[in-house]
Amino acid sequence: MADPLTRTRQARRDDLIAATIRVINRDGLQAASLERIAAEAGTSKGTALYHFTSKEQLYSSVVDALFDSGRAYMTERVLAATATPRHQVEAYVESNLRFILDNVEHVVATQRIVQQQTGTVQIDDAIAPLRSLLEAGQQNGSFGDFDADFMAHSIRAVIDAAAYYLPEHPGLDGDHFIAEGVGLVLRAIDATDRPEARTR
Amino acid sequence: MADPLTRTRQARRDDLIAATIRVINRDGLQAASLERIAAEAGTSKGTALYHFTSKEQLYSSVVDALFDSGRAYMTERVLAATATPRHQVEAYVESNLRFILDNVEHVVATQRIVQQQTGTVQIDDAIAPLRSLLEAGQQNGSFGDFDADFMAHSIRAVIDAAAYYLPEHPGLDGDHFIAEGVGLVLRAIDATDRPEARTR
Amino acid sequence: MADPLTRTRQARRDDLIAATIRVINRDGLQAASLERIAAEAGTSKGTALYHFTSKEQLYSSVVDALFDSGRAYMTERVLAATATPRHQVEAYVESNLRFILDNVEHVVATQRIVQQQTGTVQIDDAIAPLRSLLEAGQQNGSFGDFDADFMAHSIRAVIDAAAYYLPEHPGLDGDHFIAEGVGLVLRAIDATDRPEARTR
Amino acid sequence: MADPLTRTRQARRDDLIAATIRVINRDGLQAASLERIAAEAGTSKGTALYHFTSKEQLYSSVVDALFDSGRAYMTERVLAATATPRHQVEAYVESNLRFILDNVEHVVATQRIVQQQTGTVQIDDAIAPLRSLLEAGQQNGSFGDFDADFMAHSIRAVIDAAAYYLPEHPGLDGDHFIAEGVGLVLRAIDATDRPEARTR
DNA sequence: AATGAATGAGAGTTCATTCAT
DNA sequence: CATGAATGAACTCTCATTCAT
Repeated sequence: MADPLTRTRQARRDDLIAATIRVINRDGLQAASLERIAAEAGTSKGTALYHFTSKEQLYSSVVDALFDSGRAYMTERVLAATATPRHQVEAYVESNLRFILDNVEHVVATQRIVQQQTGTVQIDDAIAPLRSLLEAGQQNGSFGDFDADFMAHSIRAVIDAAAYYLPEHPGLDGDHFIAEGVGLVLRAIDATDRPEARTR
Repeated sequence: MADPLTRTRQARRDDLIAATIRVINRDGLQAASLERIAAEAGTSKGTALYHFTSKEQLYSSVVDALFDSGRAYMTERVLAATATPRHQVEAYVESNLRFILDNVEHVVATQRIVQQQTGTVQIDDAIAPLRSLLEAGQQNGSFGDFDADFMAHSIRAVIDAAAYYLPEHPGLDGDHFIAEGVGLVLRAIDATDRPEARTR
Repeated sequence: MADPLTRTRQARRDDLIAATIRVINRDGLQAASLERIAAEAGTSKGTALYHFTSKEQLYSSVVDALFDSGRAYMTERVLAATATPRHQVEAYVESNLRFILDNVEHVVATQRIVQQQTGTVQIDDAIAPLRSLLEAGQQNGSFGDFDADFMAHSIRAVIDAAAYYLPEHPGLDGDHFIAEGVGLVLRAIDATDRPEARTR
Repeated sequence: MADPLTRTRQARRDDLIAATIRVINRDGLQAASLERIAAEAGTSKGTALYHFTSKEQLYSSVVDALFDSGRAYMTERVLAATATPRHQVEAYVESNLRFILDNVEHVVATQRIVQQQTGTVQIDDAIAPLRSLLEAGQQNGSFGDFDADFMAHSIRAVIDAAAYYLPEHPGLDGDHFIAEGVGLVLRAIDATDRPEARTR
């Protein structure tokens, strides 16, 4: 009653979302026609549009599904971190990279979809909280004197690039990968001339 | 004979390349049909294909034109730098960012084109030289103990993201922008000789 | 047994017919998809086809429902008229216009449906009785010397056009509207016994 | 130079317009898909859209072509008539019916197209001039005391219905047909009790 | 050297209809 | 009785490409 989506309906939607992710990763965004996606999901174009109204809505669902689970995953971990900006940034980067590690294909598909859209609108939503953390650390004295907005964009660039990095390095150790990303970011933001800022 | 391209021919090609860049930046890659590009160049679809054989070749020309001038610009400056890895990386990042600053639209158009293509083939060409510099610096002892391949990808991600950053920040001071990018990279790679830097 | 249609069944059919009329009037014939009609009736496409087998049959029901009640309404009034052709034509036009006045939406929907169908088959059914009345009046000497078939079509055209006229003139007085229509027709058919009437 | 349309282009456009008219008359509006129209014109869907941008524009061209020539034809004849409202209305109806007689298929196709469109917008354009003539004749005293707006709509209904009447009566004599239509209208509008109004 | 014209493959979308439940 | 789900045929439209001139 509280759930407007039938079990079957939700299942088909999930099938189609998964198929979309698979096709985009395997064949590229350009080759991801509704017909191909539907075939990958073992159904027809008509059925796909019965469940999603439009291709755009299917893509939105792919994106939203990722953002919803990603936000939940990261928020939990960032809030669990000791409430210093440095620990929070560390938790932010680490949880984001681990989430990517666990959802590479979904992340890559989402990035391809979002890139295609002209407006980089929602990216700003991703920038703001990170920039806040950085500014807090600067007022705190634990971070260096960088341009927080530029830094936030750069950190996001490093994290997002990691999704493309993974499929090209199949045997890569996940923890190593995460440690490298976290280390890079922390070195880039840490106050360099105040060693006491670093010891907790 | 040494010049297979008539002057007119080359001029038309340049017109079309410039038009392509303009259309992609203004209307997005998806809207960049041959017809629209040709209209922007003040000519017709037929003529565009007379000069370029295929749309793919037109796009390749856009990409190649950027890579050729970019490579020339950067190589000169990296070679002019003092022959320490650190100075060279600094010159690499600085010259790349300055080149982007001077050619934003061309860079953005190129990135959109390359992103669309499934194979991230030529990216590896851009990674190799940078990774070499980083490895040299590590053997040198002037850089920290990071994964050079991952770092090379991350530095490229930061630089490439800068091209998207610029159009969104119109009043931005170019030298500030470059200094921020260079600073970020140098902090990320420098030997810290302070092992306690990582809290984890 | 004498009543093959359950009361519920008949009620649902009426609901759907009413919904069809509403949708066609509000959104136009082209927008009248089964889905929209079903939604308007508060049910589903599947149910609509359960009650009507095909969309064509639903449309036929809309048309038939109108023709049945219209025929009943008019026949009664024509038969009640004094049995002169002139009084009968007058009763025909008047009752038809009054019926339209009382059932504008249903009439408009029906016309849209019938127009769409290639064959103007049933229109002839509507022409024949009117033509008979006209011919009777001509033999009678009370009508002029016009082409009865053409006149019958023209009178029907005037009456049918009235249905479209009404929605565009919301405040219109019904009796005035009917009087105008009746007057027009009577003047057109009456024996003029003034041969100079035509200047040509 | 003054003509933006090539001879070939105009020829193809005319072919397609003619094909559209033929298909609508033969198979009905619903069956008039772009593919069928193109096939009828001996070309392909792609070519049809190369010349017309959209199906809607093709239809508009069909409609406009008729209105342009019809307006020219009728205006000439109405202006040539003696400048009494009665002669002008007579010329209006006669020229319109003769135009229909000479262009039945084009007229029918146009009516089907216009009917399909929800808004009966341009119909009002057709009503206004006729209503003006009628009002002039009423002030003049040569016409009876009818509702001029309603009468204008009714006359148009009679004329428009004539287009559908013709194909159903193949052997019909044109002049008889026109005389019937003109006679009907004149009887409907003439002042009945002032015989002097009729003699010039 | 240039281009108007033509084309066909493929895209997303709509919709009446079938069917299992 | 009712309907959610599925489907396939048909539709309009876009676009890179070919070709005659």
